[in-house]
Amino acid sequence: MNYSRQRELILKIVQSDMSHPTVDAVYQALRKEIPNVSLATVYRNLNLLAENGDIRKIESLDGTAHFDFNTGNHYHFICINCNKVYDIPCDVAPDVVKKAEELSGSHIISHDLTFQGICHECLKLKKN
Amino acid sequence: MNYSRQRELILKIVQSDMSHPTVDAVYQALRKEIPNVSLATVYRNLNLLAENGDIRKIESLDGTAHFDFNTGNHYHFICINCNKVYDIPCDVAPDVVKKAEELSGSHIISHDLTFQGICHECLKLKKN
DNA sequence: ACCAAAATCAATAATGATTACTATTATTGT
DNA sequence: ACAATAATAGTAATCATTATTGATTTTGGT
Repeated sequence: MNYSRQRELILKIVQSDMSHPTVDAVYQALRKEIPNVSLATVYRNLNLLAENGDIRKIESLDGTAHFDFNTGNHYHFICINCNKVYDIPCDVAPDVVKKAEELSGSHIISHDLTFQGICHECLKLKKN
Repeated sequence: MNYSRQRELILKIVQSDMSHPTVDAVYQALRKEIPNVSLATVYRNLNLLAENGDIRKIESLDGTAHFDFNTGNHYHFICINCNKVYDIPCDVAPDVVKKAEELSGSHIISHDLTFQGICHECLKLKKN
């Protein structure tokens, strides 16, 4: 992995962006370095990097994918007002996989916990 | 709400289907009663019924929406082998909203917890 | 019962995100 | 350096969903 200039840059862009960027945000950032890069390249490499475990893919409710350099176990909060994505630590739901496996009899490979609501920034603005 | 034949049938179809049907599955079922029904009608009414709280919309990872007649608080497990959707009771993650609100300072309106893995049916088949 | 206003419909076009395809270019092992 | 392999740019195609439009149905008031 990671032997093309495009792929290396895409990984670096995601890893230096705390804002859980969308495909298009990565594309716009990459175009500053490689102006004629193809959008298909961005899609292909983001998905490859996610499959490879270098980054994580987040599916949000509006039907667009976001990408997260933090591959550790944690959850997300998406503000329905400003669309920003925040991290939520995994200890809000301790032992959730073990409990779900016991109840369902299944083998759980992954899970996603996503909250929607109004973030504290937007709450402040609404009070004014 | 619910004064058109189409809308009533759509609600009935979802309410009598335990399998968390997709838009297309509802469309196919509805066509048996109203052969010339429009797909747009199914989309519009499923979304209206979900907004109204009569049914619940589930966004799955493959980019298609599923609909659930059970509007009570519960979670979902999706088998990556057979794509079936199973229910998981909400007590796998007690107080998760309260904890997440405290940690994030936000106002949480909704949350989704979805597990992916191999269901117990497919596990049985693989052992043979 | 009648009629105007509002809601809903069918049919289809448009949209937006994503994936597939193809010919070309870059990278790798020998 | 050279052949084999992989990745790319550019573009077309796909798929789920939403918007549009003009016709039809339902509703609420008289």
